[in-house]
Order: sequence, then C-alpha cells, then structure tokens
Amino acid sequence: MSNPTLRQISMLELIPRAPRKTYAKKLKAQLSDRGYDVDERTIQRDLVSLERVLPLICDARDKPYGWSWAETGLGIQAPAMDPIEALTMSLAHQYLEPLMPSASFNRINIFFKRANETLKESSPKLINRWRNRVRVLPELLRFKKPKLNKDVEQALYKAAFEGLQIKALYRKRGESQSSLRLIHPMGLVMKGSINYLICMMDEDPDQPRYLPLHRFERVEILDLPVHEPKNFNLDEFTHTNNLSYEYSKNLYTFKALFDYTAAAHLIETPLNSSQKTKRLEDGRLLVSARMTDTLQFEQWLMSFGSDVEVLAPGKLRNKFKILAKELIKKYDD
Amino acid sequence: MSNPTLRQISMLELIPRAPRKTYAKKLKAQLSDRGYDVDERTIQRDLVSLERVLPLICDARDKPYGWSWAETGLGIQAPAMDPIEALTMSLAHQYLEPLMPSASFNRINIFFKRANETLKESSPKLINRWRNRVRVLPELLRFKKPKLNKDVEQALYKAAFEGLQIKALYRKRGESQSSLRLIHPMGLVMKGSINYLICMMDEDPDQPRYLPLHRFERVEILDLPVHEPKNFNLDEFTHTNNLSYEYSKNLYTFKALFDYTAAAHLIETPLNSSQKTKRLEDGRLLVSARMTDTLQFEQWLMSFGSDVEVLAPGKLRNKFKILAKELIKKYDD
DNA sequence: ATATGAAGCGACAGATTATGTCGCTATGAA
DNA sequence: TTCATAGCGACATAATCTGTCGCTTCATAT
Repeated sequence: MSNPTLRQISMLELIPRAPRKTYAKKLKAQLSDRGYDVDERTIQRDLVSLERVLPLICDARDKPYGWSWAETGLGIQAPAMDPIEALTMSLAHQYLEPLMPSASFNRINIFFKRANETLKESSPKLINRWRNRVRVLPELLRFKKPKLNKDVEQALYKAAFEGLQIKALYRKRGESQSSLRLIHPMGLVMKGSINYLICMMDEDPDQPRYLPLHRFERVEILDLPVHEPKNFNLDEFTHTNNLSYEYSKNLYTFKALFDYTAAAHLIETPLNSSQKTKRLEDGRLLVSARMTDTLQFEQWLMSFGSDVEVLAPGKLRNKFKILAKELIKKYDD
Repeated sequence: MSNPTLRQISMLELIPRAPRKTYAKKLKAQLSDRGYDVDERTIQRDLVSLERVLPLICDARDKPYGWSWAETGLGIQAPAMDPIEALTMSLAHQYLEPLMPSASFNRINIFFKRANETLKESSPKLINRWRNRVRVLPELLRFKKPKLNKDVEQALYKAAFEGLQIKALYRKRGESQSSLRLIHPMGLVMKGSINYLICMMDEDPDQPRYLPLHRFERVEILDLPVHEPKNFNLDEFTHTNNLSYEYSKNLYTFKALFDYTAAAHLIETPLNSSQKTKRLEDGRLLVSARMTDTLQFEQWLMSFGSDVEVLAPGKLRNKFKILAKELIKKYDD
C-alpha cells in the first residue's frame, strides 16, 4: 500500500472536473480513508508533479489552492475502450441525442467524446466513413425540445435525488409571470421531450403534482427534507395522471386484420410473446395477441389508418366504428 | 517523463478488458511510442506489482503471458464523475435500455455501472430512492426486440466500420434455412427495435440491400475491402427504400383543428419553429406549420383519431376523406 | 534426442526518488 | 499587530526503481 503509483491514481480519481475543485487537506483525508496515510506535503508534491503532465488546474487565487481537472481535458480511463465498445457508444450517442434534454445530454458528452477519441486513434481514416454510414432513424415524429436551463435542471435533479425541499420560481401554464413557491420534489418522469418534476406544493399539500422542468426559472435547494404522502408510489401516480398511458391493468385478447406490407414487421418484432400471426388468402395478416388496455396501443392502431381492421375485442372494434362515423361527419361535405 | 506513475497509468490504459489481452513486448513498443523508453523487464515488474492491487489478470498458460483487465472489474476513471453526471448517466441508461439491441447495450453497461458506483459512494442510501423515483416513459408502443447474437453483432459492426467483406450465414425472410453468402457491408441503420445492415450482395452486384441483423447466423470477416457503387449515399438509400419515411423533400403548409386536451402539448413542444397555434371559440386548437411530406407525420395525425380535423393542404385533407370512407366500409355493417 | 529461441525471473548495484520533518514566508482575519 | 493557515524549500534517510546479466523453462524445429 505504500506504492506511490496507486496512491496517485486514487488521488486523480478523487479530483473533480472544473469548475468544482478539491483541496490538499481534503485529499489527505480521503486518501487516508483508502489506506494511504501520507503527509499533506507529499500530496502537495504529487499534485504539482502531476500538474506538469496532466490537464490539472490549480486555482491559486486563494489559499488553500483549489485543484481540478481541466474542463475539456480527457482524463484517464482504463481499461481502454475497445473499438467495438467505442462504436457502440457512438451509437448510443445517436440514440440519445434527440431524446434527452440537451442540458442533460451535454453533461455526459464527455463520455461520448472519449469514445470518438478511441476510434480516431484506432482508425483515424475510418471514423468519417462510420459517421456517413450509420443512422439512427426516428420511429416517430420529433418535436422541438423545450429549452431547459442547465443550472435549473441540475438543481432539480439534485433535489430529487437527495430528497430536499426547494424554493423555486415557477411559471404556471398559460401564465406569463412566474411566482415563488415552496416545493417538495418526489420524483422525475421523462416522457418524450418533456421532463416532469413530481412533487408536493405547499399551496396544496394533499395532491401530488407534475410540473414540466422547463417552466422553472430559478431553483434554490433548501436544507430541509421533503414531506411526502405516506406510501407514495410513482408508477401509480403516473398511471392515474395520464403520464403513462395505461387505462387499466386489464388484459384482453386482441385480434385484427392488417394490410400485409404495412404490418409485416410484426412478424419479426411481435407486440409481445403471446402474439400469433397468420396470412390469409386475401393477403391480409391476421394478428392476435393478449394486450393490456392502453391509449398508446389504440393510437398505434389508429396510425395504421385503413390498413387495419380490428376484430376483437368488441369494445375496441366499436371504438373504431365510432371513429369511422366521426371522421365521416368531419370530412363528408 | 521518467515518472513511473505516469508510465504505469499509460500502461493501464493500454491493457484491454478480458477476453482480449496484450503482451509485455507489445506494451514496451506502445509505451516507447509515447515517450516511455524502458526495459521490458521493467514492464514485467510493473505488471506484476499492479496485478496485486488492481483487477488485472495474467494468463500464464502460454508464453508470452497475456495481460488483461478482469471482465467485471471497475478499472480506473479520472476525473471523478460528479453526482449530477452520474444521475444523468443513470437516466441515459433508462432511455437506452428499451431502444438499443441488448447485445450492444450490454457491451457498454460497464459505463453505467460505474455511474451507479459513484452514486452509491456519494449517497448510498439515496440510490434506491432514486431508482423508485425516476421513470422514462415510452412515447410509443414497445415491441419485442428480436434476438441478436452477440458475436454476430460485433462482427457486423466491425466489418461495417472497417469496410471489410464478410462471408455470412443469412436466413432470408420466410425461409427457414440460412445459406452462405458473400456480402459487402456499407452501412448500418437502426430503426426502432430493428437494425439493418446496408450492403451489396454478390448474387446481385448492382442493387444495395438492407438486411436485418437478427437474420444473420454466423459471420466471418474477410480481409478484403468492400466493393461498393460509386457515390453511394446512405440517406438517399434509406429514403428510396422506405427505411426513413420521407415521401419527398417537399414542404407544405399544414393546418388542422385539434381537440384541445389531446393536443395541448403542442403548445410547449411545437412541431417545429414555424408552428403557430390559436385557440378557437369552440375550444379547439388551430395549428399551422410548414411541414415536410412524410408518412410519419400522417401516421402521427391519424393516431389522433377523431381528435383532429385536417384543413390544409387539400391533398392531405383528401387523404383523410378517403380514410373516413374506407373505415366506414370496414366497420359499417 | 538434441538444439534453438523466446520469455520469464531472480539477483545485484548504483542511481534516483520518495517521504517526513522542520522552519520560513505570505496572506487574510481577528 | 497578532494569529492561524497554507504553501514551499531544504535536507537526510530510507526505499525504490531500473538496466543488466545469467539462469531456467518450455515449446518447437531439426
């Protein structure tokens, strides 16, 4: 344990990225916990010597000096990402980019940057080819993402994680002015391009609410633990508040006829493992499966337009009957 | 540069994760390139001394010994992930899990594992709370993901990245037997839960094809560069092959009336920056925007069922008219 | 069976480094 | 001014690092 290498590696792992910083004394304590009991002087010397060869920054404006990794520096990573891992990371990057709020996404960009570094090093010429040759295609329409303040986002995550009350400037839907509120964060829900804070508000201490993060203007974390209803259950909350789409936990046996080309993909990516398909003589595809009763599923069915005919359950077929009639009413002029 | 710490860190960064391995001699050469010119004996000694304190594995069955990081070991990472970064990573994890092919996803799991490690350390009690209090909700129906062989996937990525021909056992849609083919990989397209290899096949050397990865049974990478059509353009290919949904690059001015509650989210997450909304006296929401002509957009509109009435363009309104008539035909019995 | 070569390992010695200690200095707060 | 805190230079000693060399082992070629 008296190995200077290992101690220095541990120390490097303890130094945060700028703008956060740490101090010799703190490092001494942390290293001591890990079994490296050395003089503070040694740590100072280590820091200075590592600073010469790594992107470390010493903020010497105040004493004690604050040490951090340069914001853009690449740091250390071992073991090396292998090229396939790196490719997969660059894919993950493409998957996430349109989905995550950009403030969050930027925050972890450094990991994807490192993946690209790896690729660049292993085959500098191929990386451009890869970029031109890989696409993650959207499955559905992409909406504009609401703008989200980075500090606000960070504070809300932190408060939700640590279970601390916040004082926040929040603008209600439709209102142009935001007002100061005391809020007890209880959870986060990401849905499409909108993130919601699930919380209790002091003005109505019985009913949990969901507030889109982008309507927060300023957030201050208080040092008070949140008060929340006993036995609060996030899943239950999202269901009863139409954040997730389940109508009920009811299962029914679904049956429908699809246009073959429109639904051929179901053969390889079935709705679930209960699905059965059969191609009929008229070319159409008969699909049946046990499904839970969700709005989402109905929307998905409707998106097929006239390429689907629902057979069962009767209730669902009926909904489509009504739909047909209402559409005729709208368009038959 | 004669600092043993830095040399050892560099060395650790050069050691791959098991089952891949590296050798003392190779390390000597690589370190020499980086300016650390030391004897091979020194490297051997470093390896042995680091093995005692880090999850390194020495495969001593053959000589030269093969060195690697233990498959499950956590490795080194500096600078420290800050807690917010770690939270964001754990979010990214939730976003990706249902989207990525699981073979890929497992491959980069180690990064998310590390994020959890960070959280566990900073607030061991809160991590469970976080798990219970954060949800990424699906925007659309999730299908079962086709099973994908890990080695096959890895080989196809590699071949696509490096532009090498492959010999593969591929099963055509509908066929139960797979057959051996010579294939020239040109790109990858991820769409929903299916990944496609874009490639030329020797049996038809003019027309690029797209083959779902899960229909490959075995892949062998050859050491021959791919032959591909001149000026191949992936985006063009996906458009003309219905992988991406664009009908044309045509823009039109879209106008429709939405049920207010069904479409209220458009106010905060507009279709694009050209969108304008207006609430009418009857409560409905008039939405207009410049849109490109895509199947996807039409499907999205249809998924609203009778909660939308398309006004313009006339062509699109007409499509809905026809839809209404066809639905009536199907359901009016 | 023998020769050959490659790789690992122990030993050694000299050079280098690492470390704790101490005292001095600079800085800001009381 | 005094006091406390940190940083820093110096120093002596212990610990280490490193290149070298020769021995051993093992697999392969002859």
